[in-house]
Amino acid sequence: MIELAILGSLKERPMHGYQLSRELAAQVGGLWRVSYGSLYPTLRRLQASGAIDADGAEGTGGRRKTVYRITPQGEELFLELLQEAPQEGQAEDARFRMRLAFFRYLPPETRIRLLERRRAGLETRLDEVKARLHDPAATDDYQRAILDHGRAATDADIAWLTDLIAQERSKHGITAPHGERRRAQATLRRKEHTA
Amino acid sequence: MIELAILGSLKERPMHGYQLSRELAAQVGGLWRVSYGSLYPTLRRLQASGAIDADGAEGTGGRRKTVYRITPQGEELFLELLQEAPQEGQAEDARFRMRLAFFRYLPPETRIRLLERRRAGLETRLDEVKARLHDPAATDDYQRAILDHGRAATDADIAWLTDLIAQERSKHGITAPHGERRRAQATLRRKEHTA
DNA sequence: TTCGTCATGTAATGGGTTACATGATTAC
DNA sequence: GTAATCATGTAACCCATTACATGACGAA
Repeated sequence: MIELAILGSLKERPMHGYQLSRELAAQVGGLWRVSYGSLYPTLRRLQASGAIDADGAEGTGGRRKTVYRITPQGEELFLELLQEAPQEGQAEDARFRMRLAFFRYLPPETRIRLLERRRAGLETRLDEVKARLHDPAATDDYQRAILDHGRAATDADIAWLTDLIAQERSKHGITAPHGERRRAQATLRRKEHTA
Repeated sequence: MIELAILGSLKERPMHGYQLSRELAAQVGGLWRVSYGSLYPTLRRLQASGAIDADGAEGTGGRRKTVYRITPQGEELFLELLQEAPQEGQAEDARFRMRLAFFRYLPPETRIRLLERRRAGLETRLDEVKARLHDPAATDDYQRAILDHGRAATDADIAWLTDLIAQERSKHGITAPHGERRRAQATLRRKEHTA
């Protein structure tokens, strides 16, 4: 997570650590501020691995501003991190958000591929939740409420992704595969309705 | 998290570790399976602190089934964990879900208090997201999409909580404070509309 | 007799946070 | 000259996971 965030930010322009922490707090849809205890060691690690370059006052004093810039290796790493296989669990939710925040650096086909992969993952989750809901096992009212809300939230996420995919396709003139068309149109109709 | 899950499950009936991991995978709205590397050390720790009692074969062999039961101190700890102050970030989402899964063990007034506290937290988050959205800073389309979806999702969460609170009040004949009434009624009307 | 699953555990790792420490610079 | 904030860093902890190891028991 933090590596992707750092590389993505340094891609826009070279920065020093403190600046990065400010940027990241504001960026990415907010709601994620890096702690220094995590940021500075990661910068060191990335520098050691050659993904970023440091140029700045080497002293030990106070305001010294070590400015980092991304290297060609760093650019490669960045693209790998953006496309790496999703893991399961709620950690993936945050990871996907982070990836989406840097989508502008990906070609349209890759964007669509990632969006579809994410949607497929959510559909699997949705099926699991539905199965549990229909299962007459003795979960109490509150647990049922959790499941029900999870279903609604996942449904909404899927619809959102479907919209994003449709937008991406229409923007770049990429034809949807055959089975896709109905879904996208259904979503469009729903949007007109609520508008 | 894991302590709350263990204590809450042992409150229903004494169990051994393996059984617990099975229960927890099925329970709690699913989507959370404890790993053994986390479960067994935690059981040891809870036992050492007196929150749970172990009775079972003390041997070292294979199928030995150490059965744990919750103690009075454990019951106290459980209630503390259920009501402990929420922290910020996405970790709190999972924590709240876990708490909600054990709501049946709380008196109605406490349930309402926790639901309202959660809703207040989400409303703060919502305000932050809205502020970022209205801010004309140069976030790109994808970052804007993240924010917008975050707003919708948080809105839905808040409405859900408002419903839960209203249900709780009507179930137990607890009158809503004055400013509350409009909100609950608005939610009800919305429900009738979509139904 | 061998395979699956029940049952318990440890070591290493992951990916962060909190709290603290230090010192330079700017604004008042 | 003193308070706030800029800027970098470290040590200790937190809360979990992955991968591995061990061994008993039941069913084919």
